Amino acid sequence: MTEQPAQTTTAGDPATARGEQTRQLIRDTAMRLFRERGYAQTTMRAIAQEAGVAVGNAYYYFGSKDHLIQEFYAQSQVEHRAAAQPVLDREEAFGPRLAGVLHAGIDVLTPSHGFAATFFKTAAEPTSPLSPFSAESSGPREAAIDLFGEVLAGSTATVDAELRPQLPELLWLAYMGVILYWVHDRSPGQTKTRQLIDGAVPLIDRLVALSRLRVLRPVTRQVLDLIRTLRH
Amino acid sequence: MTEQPAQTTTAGDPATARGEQTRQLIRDTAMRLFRERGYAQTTMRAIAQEAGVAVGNAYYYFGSKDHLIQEFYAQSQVEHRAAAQPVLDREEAFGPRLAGVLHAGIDVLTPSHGFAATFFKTAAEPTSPLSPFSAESSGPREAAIDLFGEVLAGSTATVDAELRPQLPELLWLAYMGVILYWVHDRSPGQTKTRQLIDGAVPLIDRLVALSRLRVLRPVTRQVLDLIRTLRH
DNA sequence: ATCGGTAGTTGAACACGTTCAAGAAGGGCG
DNA sequence: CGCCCTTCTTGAACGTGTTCAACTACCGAT
Repeated sequence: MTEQPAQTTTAGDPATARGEQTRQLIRDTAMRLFRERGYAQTTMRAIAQEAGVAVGNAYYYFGSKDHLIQEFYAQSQVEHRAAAQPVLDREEAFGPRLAGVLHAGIDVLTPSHGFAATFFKTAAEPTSPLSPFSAESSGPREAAIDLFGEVLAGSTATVDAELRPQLPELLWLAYMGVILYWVHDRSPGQTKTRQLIDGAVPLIDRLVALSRLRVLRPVTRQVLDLIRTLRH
Repeated sequence: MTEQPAQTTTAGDPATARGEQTRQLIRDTAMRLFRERGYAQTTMRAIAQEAGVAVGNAYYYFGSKDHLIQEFYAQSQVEHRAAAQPVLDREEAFGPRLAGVLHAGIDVLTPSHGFAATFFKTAAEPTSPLSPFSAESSGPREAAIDLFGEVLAGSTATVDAELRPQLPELLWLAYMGVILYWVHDRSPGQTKTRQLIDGAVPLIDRLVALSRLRVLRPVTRQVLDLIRTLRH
């Protein structure tokens, strides 16, 4: 949560442009206010004032208020990856690995449930750069898909050869579904989302195992063909 | 598309309050401008001006710009129901009935794809009254679920006794998934969405049929239990 | 040291959704 | 006819996200 350079761990990074400091200041201030007041209640003027810069300056670094959310995405993704590491180290079976990684994702998001819910709507807009399917989000998205690739690769599970290459993206899609449910989840502590994970993972596990059965091959093939058709 | 009283077909309806005429004028003007210019590009001032009323007057009838969308929902639902009728009359098998009704839904929405996509984001916000899961949307939602109930009831399909009561809502949920895909579908004429329907319906059909098999009973039960848990 | 150009910064101004105090219109009742 | 109360209507005003022309700070080249 505290600032922590992601890539180069050298103290000063002279490679970056002058305004990098200002950029981070604005970003951190915005994140803090979002958490404190919620997204809609945080005005660009308030962010600028708290950060001690002019309104226009925030727009120099972030094209819009929505673009500040993308920072939140990227940050969450990094935290998710870190929180998933112990699970990937510890678990070997596919089911527990998947469940652990999904729970880790919700763990990371939980402190932000209040305000995350209000802006996830922007992510749902297809034309928005914030959509998890958009080109602008391809970085975090691919990182997330890779994470589910690790869930699979490190596991002892035996998967249908045709399904295997598609599975990481499908698992990511399932994770998006979990998040969609989580956003709407008003149960205290979002316990229902936890139940969803614990209930759905065994089903997915069983489904993946069944995909290898000779009798179900046609169905597996049919599903995969459909998915390939629908992807562009 | 042209104005057409839905319920009472008597000429004058004196039962309604004085401003009903104004309400419809504003509503129709808004729908027209939404289609012509898109949602974001249509300002409340423009709606008011085109309708020949003051801005505040629009807010007397519709709590917000978003609330005008709900009118669009309701209208679309009615049109969907009407478009589905021939299918329900014609088809007897479950698969064709379901496919026909899903296609009918997309048929109705297709002319609005351009602007519908831009406002479906509002529907994704959990706190919004526009969410298909919200209390305010319960009317159209239940009407839609009923429609899928008819798909099932009128069909020759034999369904697992435990699954049957849950199935209409599950089919509606699948329909929401189709719409979510449709919103993001940028293929010309949204042909991919048509492929999704044609590809997914046989799978659903087969899945429903399989649910009766003794071997799969535990899985069916497991899925239904999970769903019951997650519903509130 | 001076110049020139890029990067960074400013805040007033704009258009929008929304609110609200004020008023107009209508109709029932004496 | 005059009164009152509800329903309806108005448009100026507010706060918001966003833009942009002007300005400043910095740095390499002359």
